[in-house]
Order: sequence, then structure tokens, then C-alpha cells
Amino acid sequence: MAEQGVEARRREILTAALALADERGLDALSMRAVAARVGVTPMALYPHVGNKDALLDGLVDLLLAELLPAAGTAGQWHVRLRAIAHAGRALAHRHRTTYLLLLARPAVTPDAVRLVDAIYGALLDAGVPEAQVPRLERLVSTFVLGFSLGEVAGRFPPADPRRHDRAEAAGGAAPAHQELSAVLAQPADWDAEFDAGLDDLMHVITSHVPPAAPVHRQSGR
Amino acid sequence: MAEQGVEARRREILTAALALADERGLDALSMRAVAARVGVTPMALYPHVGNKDALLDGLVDLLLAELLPAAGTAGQWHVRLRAIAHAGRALAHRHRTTYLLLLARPAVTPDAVRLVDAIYGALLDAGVPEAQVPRLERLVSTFVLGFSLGEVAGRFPPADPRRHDRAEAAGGAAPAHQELSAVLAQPADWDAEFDAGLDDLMHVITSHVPPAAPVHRQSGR
DNA sequence: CTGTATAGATCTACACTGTAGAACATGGCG
DNA sequence: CGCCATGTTCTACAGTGTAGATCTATACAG
Repeated sequence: MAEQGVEARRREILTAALALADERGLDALSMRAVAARVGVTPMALYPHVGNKDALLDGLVDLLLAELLPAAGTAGQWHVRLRAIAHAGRALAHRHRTTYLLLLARPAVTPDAVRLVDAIYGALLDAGVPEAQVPRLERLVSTFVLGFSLGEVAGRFPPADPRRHDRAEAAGGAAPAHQELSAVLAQPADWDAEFDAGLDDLMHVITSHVPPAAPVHRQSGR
Repeated sequence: MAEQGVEARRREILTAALALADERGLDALSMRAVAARVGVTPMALYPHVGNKDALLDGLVDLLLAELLPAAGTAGQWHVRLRAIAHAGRALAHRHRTTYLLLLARPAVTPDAVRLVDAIYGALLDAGVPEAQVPRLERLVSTFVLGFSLGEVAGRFPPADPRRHDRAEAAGGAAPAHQELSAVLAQPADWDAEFDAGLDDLMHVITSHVPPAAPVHRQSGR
């Protein structure tokens, strides 16, 4: 119980750090700022979070914990997979600046394993051969993380109603941009694009389940 | 010509910064360290690169410039696309720490546009409808960037020959990991996995070209 | 050759960073 | 009561980005 108390303090520090990063950006996330928010001296954080690097690792843990409830086991495999994917993207919008940490830092915490396990389970239920499961998991998680980050980090160029603009920025050497000037002038619908990408990946997944495979996986190897 | 001189100095600074980051990591990339490598006082960098943020932007420019030669226009559309993708992954291995900047910072420089344009061109040549081209470009570039980063940043958990280990790390609540313990014990072949992902994306692309579409795009809209 | 303008490099200084190390308080347990 | 462990604070140090003033060297006008 006393141990739960010390863990609670650590949580308090991490949530304060996460809130601060979300409000003022990753650059503003200093030990002193976090300490001030908790109402304590900077050095008081160290027994709880180790050092700043460990604090950042703690933040990705927080993010993963926030994502974990989406990994329920109810429903068809593709609705489960879609739920996890959408939760991943929603997380990016909720934590625009800290989301980068998910891609920058390797996470092998229990929560991370549980999340991956949920995706593994969905792919197995889909009938994907075991040898392909880890690879396809990486494919969809890369899409979810990469797309969401690109969206909130400002990669993905904005549409410019004045056509040819981007083509001219390249010194005129952008013929395909010119050919696409009509569609490039229209603003993108990121919600729809994310779903479309997800649809494509679903087709990829089903394309890998052997035709004779049984629907339920308890029929064994 | 004198103006070329000042540009040359900027280039010299940026290449020094890139080399330093590659050798000692992004954290070691300080203005003072870059200045020392160039053989100059820290403040002497500022007229050339603006400030540290702009210097980092300059680094992604350097990376893109290094990637650009892969965007040739020769060959079938799918060999061109594969060439760009492989170049993107090779770039990640050459610049393990700085590669993150490509995902973290939006790039709308001329070189970036030229690169995207090459992908647009390949997709158009494949017969993809114009409305789908930008989306599919983002899909493949997200895969290339995200996968390569995941690889060099240490996301993607390593294989552990001692089975069940990762499942146990999750408190036993990782049934799919247990079911997959055989395949999870084997080391992954990232080269093969990248190519497999690329194959999948190629199928996605061709699945979007209408059956009646002509092979050559100069036949018009 | 002299004087001057201009661009680049330097020096100093400031606020801020992460964190090591010592000192301090405060509670529980014998 | 003493003792110990745990959490916190204080002080200090090396290192960061960069503003502002100063210096230097080069190029050109007379």
C-alpha cells in the first residue's frame, strides 16, 4: 500500500509532464517546469522518474496506457483492428507533440506487448498464416503511427487553391504536380484518407489468408 | 560567384552538422560542437544558418538532396517506385539518428516537391486515377519513412530465442504471443520484410487502376 | 596609397538546461 | 529515546542557444 503511494506520486509527475508537453510543446518540457507544476523542487523528481530520458519513456507508457482500452477482444477481427487504429489516430490528435515519442523511442513495456498482442490476435482470427502475422502487425502499426504523426506534425503538404504553386516552387521541374493541379487544389479529408488506407490494408491482410483456411483458429496449426 | 561562396559556407556547416550528428547522435548536435568542427566560433554560424531550428531544417534538406538522385524517370513505374523506396530505406541506415527529422519536421522545399513529384509520376504511369494519386503517395511514403525509422530507431522488438519471454513480460496476458512463440523466436529479415511490404503496396496500387485504363498516360484525362 | 563601407567572425554575457552531491526534515520501528 | 529510510531541498557546475557589442579583414571609391 505504501508502494502504491510512491507509484501514485510517479503517476502524478508523469501526468503533469504530459499535460505540460501537450500545452506548451515538447521543448518546454524541462525538469524545472514539471517540478514547478507538481509544486516541488526539480531534484525531488529524480527518485521517482530517474532522469529526463526515463521520464520521456514514462510518457510513452502513459500514452500506451491511454491506447490500451481500445484493444478489446469483442467483435469481428476487422472491427477490432479498426478500433485500435482509430484509437491510435485519436491519440495523436489528443497529444500532438508527444506522439512523436511513440516513433522515436522503442517501447517494450507490458502495455506495449499487450497492444501488439491484440493486433496479433486479430490477425490470427482473420486467418493469416502465423509466419506473416508479425510482419503484417508491423505494417499496420507503421501505417497508423506514421500517418497520424504525419498528419499532426505537418508533413503532408496543405492544398493550395492557387494551382501550380508547388510545382513552381520546384523550379518548374514538377510535371506530375501540374498534371494533378486540379486534385491538388482541393483540401484533403484526413478522416476519409485514413479510412481508405485502412481499407487498403484490410485487403492486404485478407489477400494473405489461404483460401482453404478455416474461419476459426482453434482448429489448430 | 561571391554568392556561391556564401552558399558554399552554409553547405560546409550543414555537412559538418550532419556528420557530427551521425557520429555522436542528435543530442551531441550543439551549435558549439558544430562550430568547433568547422573551426570557428559558435556565433559565426548564425549569419549562415539562422538558428538551430533552421539548421535542423537544413539537415532535412541535405537528406532529401541525398535521396533525390533515386528519383530518375527511367524504367517501368514499379521499378522507379521501388528504387525510390529502397533509396529511402538506405538513407535511414546511413543516417540513423537524423532520419527522425524527416518525420518530425514538415518539408516543403523544392527538393521535397521534386521527390513527391517523382512518385506522383510513377503512380500516374501505373494508371492510378488522379484523385487517388496524392493519397497513395502518402501511403507509400508513410510506409517507407515509418518502416525505416522503426527499424533504425529500435521500435520493432527483437526476436528472443527463449520463447514466451515477451508474453511473460505482459503478465501472462499475451495469448497471441504464446501462440506465435515459434515464429517470434526466429530473427526477422528486415530486407525481406521491407520488400514484402513494398509488394503488398504495389498490389494496393494496381488494385486502384481501373480495368479499362490505358497503359500510357499521354492518352489523356 | 588612403579612407571607408561591408560582411563576417569574435567576445562577452544572460537566462536556462540536466543533474551530481551534500544537507535536511519527517515519519515509522526497535 | 535513538536509528534508519525516504523524500525533499539547496547549492553548484558544466553545458545550452543566442542577443548585443566589438573587432577584423576585405573590396572598392577617391
